[in-house]
Amino acid sequence: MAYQDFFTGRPTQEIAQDLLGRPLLYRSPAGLVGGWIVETEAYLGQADNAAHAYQGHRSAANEALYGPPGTIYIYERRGLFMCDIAVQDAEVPQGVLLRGIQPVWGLDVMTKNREGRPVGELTNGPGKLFRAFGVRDKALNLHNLADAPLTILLGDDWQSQPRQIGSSARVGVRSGGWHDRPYRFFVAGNQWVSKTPKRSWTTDQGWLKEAGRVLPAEILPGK
DNA sequence: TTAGCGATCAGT
DNA sequence: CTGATCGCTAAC
Repeated sequence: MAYQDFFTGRPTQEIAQDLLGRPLLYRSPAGLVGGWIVETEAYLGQADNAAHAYQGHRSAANEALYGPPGTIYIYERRGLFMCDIAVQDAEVPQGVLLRGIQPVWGLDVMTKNREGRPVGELTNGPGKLFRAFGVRDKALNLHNLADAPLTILLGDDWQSQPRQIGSSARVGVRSGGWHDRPYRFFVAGNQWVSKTPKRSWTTDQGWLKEAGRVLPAEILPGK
C-alpha cells in the first residue's frame, strides 16, 4: 500500500492504532536498527490543545506537520529528539507520535547508542527510542517515509498482531480541554510500552501473532 | 514516586 | 528574561 493512502482517508486515531505491530526501521550509519511499534499517540491539529499545530500554529520548527502524508516531523524536547509522522493531506497538520517499539533488529547498535542499558530500557519512550536509533539532530525532518532511511513497513505480512489494543490519555499532556482524551494507543501487556508496571507484562508481549523477523533485502530502507 | 536536568520557543 | 513543554534519570 502506498504511504499517501495509508496515512489519509480515515481518522488519525485509527491510523495510530493501525501502526501498532508494524516494523519501524532505520538504516543508521552504524547499521540497521528497528522493531515493532508498540505505542503511539494521535494529535489532531488545530482543534487539539495538546498538538504543536494548535490553533493553526505554524513555524519553521513544526512545518513538517503541514507536509504530505508520511512526512517525518522531528522535534527536540529537553535535548532529546522525538518523531511524529504527519498524517492526512498536506496542509492538514495532524500527526502520530511514535512512542515505543519492541526492539527486534540491530540490538547491538541500539544497546551501544543507549550506553549499555538493558534491552527493556532501550526503546520504551519517544526520546529513548530515537536515542537508541542514534538520532541526535533533525536531519530526518521534512523527509518522507516513502524515500527516507527511516521507514515503516506497511505490508500486512510484516505486521505483528496485537492481542488487545489499550488506550489512555496522552503522556505529558496535563492541561487543556483535550488532556483527558484517550488518544494514546498501545499493545496491552508489552513491556516496551512506556510507564507500564512489571506486573502487567505478559509472556507473549501482547502479541496474538508475531510477524517474521527475517527482512528481504529488497524491502530494506534506502533501496 | 518525585525532583533535577535541559534545549528550545512563545510570550511578557 | 520567564515559563512551559508530546522526557529521562537517579535518587529517595
